[in-house]
Amino acid sequence: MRGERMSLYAQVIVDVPTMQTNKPYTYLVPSELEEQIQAGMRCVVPFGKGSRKIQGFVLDVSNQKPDEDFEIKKIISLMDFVPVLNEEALQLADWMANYTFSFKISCLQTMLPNVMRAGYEKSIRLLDENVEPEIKKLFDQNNLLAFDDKMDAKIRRKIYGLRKKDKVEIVYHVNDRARVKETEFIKSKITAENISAFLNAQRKTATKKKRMLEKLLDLGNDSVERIKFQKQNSFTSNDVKQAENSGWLSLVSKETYRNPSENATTESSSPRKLTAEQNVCVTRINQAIEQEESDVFLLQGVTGSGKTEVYLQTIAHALKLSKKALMLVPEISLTPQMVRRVKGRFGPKVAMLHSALSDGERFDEWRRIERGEAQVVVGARSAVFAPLDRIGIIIMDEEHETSYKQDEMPRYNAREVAIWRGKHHHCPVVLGSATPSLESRARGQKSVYQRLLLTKRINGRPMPHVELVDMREALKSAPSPDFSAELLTKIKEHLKRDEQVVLMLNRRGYSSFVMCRECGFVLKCPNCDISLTLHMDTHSMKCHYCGHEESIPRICPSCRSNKIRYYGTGTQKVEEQLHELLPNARVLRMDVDTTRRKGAHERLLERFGRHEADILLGTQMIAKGLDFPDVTLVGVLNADTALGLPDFRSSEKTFQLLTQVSGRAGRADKNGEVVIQTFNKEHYAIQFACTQEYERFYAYEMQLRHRLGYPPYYFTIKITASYDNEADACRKMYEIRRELSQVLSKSAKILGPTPKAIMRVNNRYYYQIVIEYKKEPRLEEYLQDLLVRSQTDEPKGLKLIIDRDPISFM
DNA sequence: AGCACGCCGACT
DNA sequence: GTCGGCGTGCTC
Repeated sequence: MRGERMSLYAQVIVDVPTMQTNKPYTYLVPSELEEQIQAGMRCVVPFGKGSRKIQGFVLDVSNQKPDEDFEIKKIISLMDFVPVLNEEALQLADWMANYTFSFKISCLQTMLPNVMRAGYEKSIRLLDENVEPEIKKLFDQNNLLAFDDKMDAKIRRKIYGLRKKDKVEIVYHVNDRARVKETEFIKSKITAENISAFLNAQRKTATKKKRMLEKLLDLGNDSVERIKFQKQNSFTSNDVKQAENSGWLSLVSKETYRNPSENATTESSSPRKLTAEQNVCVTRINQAIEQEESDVFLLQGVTGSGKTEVYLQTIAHALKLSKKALMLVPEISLTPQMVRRVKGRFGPKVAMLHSALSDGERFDEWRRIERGEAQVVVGARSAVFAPLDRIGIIIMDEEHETSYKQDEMPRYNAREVAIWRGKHHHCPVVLGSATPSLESRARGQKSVYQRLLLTKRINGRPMPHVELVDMREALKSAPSPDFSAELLTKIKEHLKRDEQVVLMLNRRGYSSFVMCRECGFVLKCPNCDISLTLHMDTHSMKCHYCGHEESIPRICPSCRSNKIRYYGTGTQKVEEQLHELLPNARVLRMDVDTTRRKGAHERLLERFGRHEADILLGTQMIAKGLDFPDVTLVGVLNADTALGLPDFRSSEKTFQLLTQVSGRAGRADKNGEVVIQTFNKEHYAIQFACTQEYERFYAYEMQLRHRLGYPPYYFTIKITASYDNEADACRKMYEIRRELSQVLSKSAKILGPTPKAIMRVNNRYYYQIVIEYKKEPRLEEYLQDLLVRSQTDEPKGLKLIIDRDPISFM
């Protein structure tokens, strides 16, 4: 057949900010792009009546003309030369969108580094210059004006008026912020032959130029970074520019990676000798790597039992089989210590993805991985999407950590994504923890996961001795409201021996709230249903939900009395008490307030590690992953704060936290001691944490969960609706409840609608429903539909959240 | 977001 | 009868 040219059609997921579907749109591939276009590329397409330019992802390319009859528009351009997402990523996005009830477009975006996500820019072009001079002067010489949300409302209204009269048009731009870093290099043109000619042409006093010629001669054939060359020889950039003009050198730009760990010291570390228990684990996992089995292992090992060494040696095994490895750790444990240990073992093969990286650095690490230049990827939650091929093993440390679940769309849990990828790559997934989540432990029970145990600490040290202090008793004779006599004595003892102490407090701020003793008035946030927290460092009252800040009242705003008092406890207040009780002790305070700035967290820990302080006082963040040999005493000031919360996981969280923080005591050659102060001495979570009996806690908690119909016995989905007024939020949820009762079988439970524990946050009102079920074939379809439908109410102020396997019911 | 379609009230 | 209000729905 002659001249029978087949047209190419692309299935594209479009990124329209206000309207999202999981349905791909069909676009015609213009002939000049037919050669280049591939699934996984980003493109710019016209959309809607105004054919404004938006970003899209190409899912598929084929000759198949769609059956239905609609206008088919042409792809405008491709944003990539090679696909940014491979076949695996596209499949994963499919699964994720369905599983997490989110839009495919947000799943695709989530897999890419920030800089590759589309930014839309609007600008206005003046078409008719015959307008008010006041308006005309806003436009630049190209008759363009940037159009963003910062624009003055009055001007905005005028612009809209002009647009109606066709005097201006709105131009859309799809931006790709991904930039490859270019570095300038110097290539010398000076040789032993030509240098004398140049030298002779200079005046006698031109010492700098002569020096330049000599340095350039020294370079020979090597090229050198311009910045380095200038710095080392104290030339200015102008000197180099002049030399270039004289034809002494040429400047070449080369693509380089931003190197975030350039100045990090890494000493190489070699594999450590394994204990018998570790050896069993490593052997089993290595076998699975070799046989390409997608088993999930639950590596349950007490603190200090050497889980990390098991990870490192199994990774090494995967590398030996020329496979790659993915290792996930909670953000908080991505400390320099940890980075050093992994980099020390695998050197330049490692790519790190953590939140301290700038967008550019993250993009560069991503490209290194994508090009196959890194074989080991270590990172927090989103690193689970690292574009690795040939994965031989996936490791998730501290698998019970709730930070693996993203708390915005798409609400994925990195653990589930890791297991999905394990299946896709036919490789084992290792979930490690001292205190596994009940879900994972239960799957281990049913042999869905293979359990691996590390019951002994590596150097044979006993577990730290844990003492419970009943604060109801202790307060009668306590030296201060937050310190029992027992704890204070212990602190003094350990400090006397020049050892370090870690104190954990379950709350931040100075004192949790301010109350009037005369009338009982409590100062509350004007935007949220929560009392304000006192912060002594800034001398203000802050809301921990919306950030509202106001000054500390001297007289009660309600009854005008001056009997206003502080109640509760916070890290700042405890710090002051410590200074009074132990004036000579050096205290480091670590909480959200002192670690807000980038790297502050690491710097504080390093200072403590160098023994620049005796006591580290902090909130929960100090429970994770820090490992200091001189810490021999851990004190928990208030073990119970989480227990009072109306949440089915509060016992589990409390147990995990106490076990973890206890593990911080006495890791090296010194015995550790732990003192836990509590008002609920008899509570099982506290009792079992005290004796470090995970298995007994697990058994007890499972009974409770079974009786109450909670996970892991039931699946749960939480639906939350919020509006700027309570009535609408409430009404929407009753409507959803009505629909749900049509869809669900008798065996499913619908809890609610109820207002959230903190119903109003930032002047939005939240209502929620929790569904508990075993098998509901129609539920998924209903929720997908609800997700799409609810968009129509978004302009009216609705925000709807569907959260599968919610972390909490609060 | 932006445009068309459509159903109700006020109007030349 | 007709013009135009905006509520509703759709965008390959």
